Amino acid sequence: MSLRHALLGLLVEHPASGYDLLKLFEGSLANVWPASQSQIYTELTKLAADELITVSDTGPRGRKEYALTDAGRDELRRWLVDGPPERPARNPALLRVFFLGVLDQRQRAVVLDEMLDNATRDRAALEQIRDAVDWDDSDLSRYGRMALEWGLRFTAMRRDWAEWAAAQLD
Amino acid sequence: MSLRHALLGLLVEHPASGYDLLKLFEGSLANVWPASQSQIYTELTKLAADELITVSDTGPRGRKEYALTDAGRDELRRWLVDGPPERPARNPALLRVFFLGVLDQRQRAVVLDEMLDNATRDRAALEQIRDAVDWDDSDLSRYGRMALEWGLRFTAMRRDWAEWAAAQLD
DNA sequence: CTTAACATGTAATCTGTTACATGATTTC
DNA sequence: GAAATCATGTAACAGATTACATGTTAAG
Repeated sequence: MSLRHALLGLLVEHPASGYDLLKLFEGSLANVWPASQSQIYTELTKLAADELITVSDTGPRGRKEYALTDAGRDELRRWLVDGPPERPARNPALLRVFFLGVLDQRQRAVVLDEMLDNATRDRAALEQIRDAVDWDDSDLSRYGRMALEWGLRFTAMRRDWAEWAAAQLD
Repeated sequence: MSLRHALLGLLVEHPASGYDLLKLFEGSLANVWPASQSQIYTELTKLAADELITVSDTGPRGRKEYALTDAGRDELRRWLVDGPPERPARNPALLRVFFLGVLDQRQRAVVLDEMLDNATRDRAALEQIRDAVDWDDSDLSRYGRMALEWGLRFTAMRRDWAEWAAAQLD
């Protein structure tokens, strides 16, 4: 149930509408916590019902701007400090590696090559974000950059592994 | 819907019961694709209904042994070759990093330190698997070791990042 | 005037988690 | 004979995905 917390976290700096938040999820946050439009609107309604956020303003076209309440900020802090112990994430790509034996040698190489391409493409996308974003000295900027560095290292690791694995095939 | 394919993949080498498969999921596969008992039994029933597997034998205590059908093997191959494009996975740990700004400096350090611990612990668990498993030259052994190497590199990367990030805090 | 962007919401379906529920066999 | 392990199954609920459904305003 971390979508709640992602939304609370984004509302820390300033109020925003569901639409604004959707755009943030389509942007840099897509790499960390993808969420769909329907999910966001549904969760915002629940958060408001739980009084962790409130409608702080309404604009044209039925726009509703939400702001964090004190209870919401507390809940965010609580989650940050004693969030759930991470359990290992599902990894569809690695699952494929496990069963590579049922393919022939040529197809195996194709699968690993795709993984290399994915890693390379993902890395390029992150580098593009790194270069395009106007980083300031706000908290989100500071820690967003830290998260980005994680991504850069992760994609590099995937690339290096895919190269190593392809070499292992021979 | 990769649980299906994980089950199909495990049945490639030899038939197995739901209980056998459950044990495999609790073992090495837990790091790649965690699945619960109820999920496995439910999915096996569906796979049998779809004729991708069949009940090949029955034993004491209602034991049912499943074997892969030709259609099942085909489906596995299909998935391996043109499996779904990986979309970025959710990353609860990184989500926390994003919002580190709402905590005070001491708590931030605690969060990063926990991430370092997690990475170190996960790495130790994988090293233990590497040393304990009796690796042979079967396909599952060969490609399982490849997947394990991925995990070792991943945990090393997480450890290094956590150390770097903690240093950045100052 | 038409298109793109703004803006929100609901419903159906699927996947996964947790808990409940039951019973047989082996081992100590 | 008690406990551990083997062995399967269902139900309730939570979370996520996809599709449907609707309407406004700004810009060209």
